[in-house]
Amino acid sequence: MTAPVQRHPLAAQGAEALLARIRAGEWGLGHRLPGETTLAAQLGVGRSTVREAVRELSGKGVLDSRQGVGVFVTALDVTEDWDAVLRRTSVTSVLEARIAIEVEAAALAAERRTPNDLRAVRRALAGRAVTGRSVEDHVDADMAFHRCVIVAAHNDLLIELFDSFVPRVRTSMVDMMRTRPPASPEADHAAHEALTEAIAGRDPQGAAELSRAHLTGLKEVYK
Amino acid sequence: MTAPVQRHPLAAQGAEALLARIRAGEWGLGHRLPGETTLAAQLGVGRSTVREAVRELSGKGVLDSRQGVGVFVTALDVTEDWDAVLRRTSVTSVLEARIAIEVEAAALAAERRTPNDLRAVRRALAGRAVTGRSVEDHVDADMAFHRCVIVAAHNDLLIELFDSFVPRVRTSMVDMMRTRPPASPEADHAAHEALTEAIAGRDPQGAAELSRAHLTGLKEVYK
DNA sequence: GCGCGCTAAGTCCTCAGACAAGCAGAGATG
DNA sequence: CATCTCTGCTTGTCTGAGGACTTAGCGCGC
Repeated sequence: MTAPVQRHPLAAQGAEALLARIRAGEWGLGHRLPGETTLAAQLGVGRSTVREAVRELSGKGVLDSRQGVGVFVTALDVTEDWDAVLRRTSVTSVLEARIAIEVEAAALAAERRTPNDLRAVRRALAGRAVTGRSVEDHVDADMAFHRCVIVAAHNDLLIELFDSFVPRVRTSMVDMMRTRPPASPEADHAAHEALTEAIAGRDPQGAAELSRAHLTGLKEVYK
Repeated sequence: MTAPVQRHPLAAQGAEALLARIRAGEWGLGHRLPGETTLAAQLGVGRSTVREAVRELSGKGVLDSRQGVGVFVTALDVTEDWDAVLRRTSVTSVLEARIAIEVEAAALAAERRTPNDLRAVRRALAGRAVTGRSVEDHVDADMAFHRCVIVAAHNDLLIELFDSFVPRVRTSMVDMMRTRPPASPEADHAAHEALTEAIAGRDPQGAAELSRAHLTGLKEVYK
């Protein structure tokens, strides 16, 4: 384990320490942790810091604190969060997953889109056409467009899958746009426009092919 | 809004309030939240309470605070509990998501499978051919087969996506097999055999089509 | 003009202390 | 035995004080 580039605040370190001790079996499922003051002394930090550490694990669903009683272990393990998975997967893996979801969603969107959906997609398309902005803003606008397409597919599970990992690769995509921007912004936008029109024209196969072509192109850049 | 049975501490209420405002779009992805003192005044609580609320959302992966800079939104939405999502989505939605993931994975598997992968797939195929077992065992064997195909695609993210929701619909699939069993078990098994052979023969397009045909057939049953 | 270091302001981070609120068990009381 | 009260321990909240870090702006020398 290499030293992290980013120095963790004491509260985050405390959360990691507590999680490690829980994983090691020091406190089993449903067991009570020592009091905040005790933990503070053990960890060598102030009580407020301990409280923040507990609160962080509470947000992860590992701990639950009840006033007047104590802090209890509610889960032995954190469901491996997406950040950890994404940190060790490659950009191409992410793009392949996007292909899987977005190509199917594009076809479904072409079949099921309502006039309202179409309006939203077109608005997002116009949003990502704006030039002269920061790279971050452009990436956000692009992701908003792709999300609109998936929303138009009317399948909650696909939306959930998209939301569960794509927003987390935002920084990677920003880097990607910064280091290897599209050869031709005009062609890039034309591809999105064509996808929009395929959805507007209720052409599932065309929408799927256009979506696949676009994402495969992105993937090629990284080969 | 009914009063919750459990009274929430102010910090938890604050976290909910912040999350609601994020969901409402008050602060977009990557945007900065107001300072602690400002938020404390807005929410009518002390600074430490705000800090705990932020820390809780930080544990959930929604916020990220950087010393000397501010608190930033890192995700627009908490990935809702899969159980909750799946409880209100239809079987067809699940099958559509499976189509998205498995069709793409089948094609990739045909390209990338190693001899070891192929052995695993064939073993799983033999496993699901066994007759005269309980419905549960058959469903488990079937899911194991489909998972082997995805493993052969060599993309951790796709495996993670599959694992994150497909095992949770096990009971639904058991019900499905019980109430509407496949018209012809032989044809069902032949379809899986054909998929295996397409992967063995390194035929991405064929594997994709066979996978799609199989899952679409399942979806039709529920129309 | 250009690059450099320095300063200042704003932000989060940590601590200590104080008091309030809630819970559980020991002991008193009937 | 049933019930009440009191006491000690726990978490919940607030305040004030520094400390550490980042960014932006300024002046200076080149």
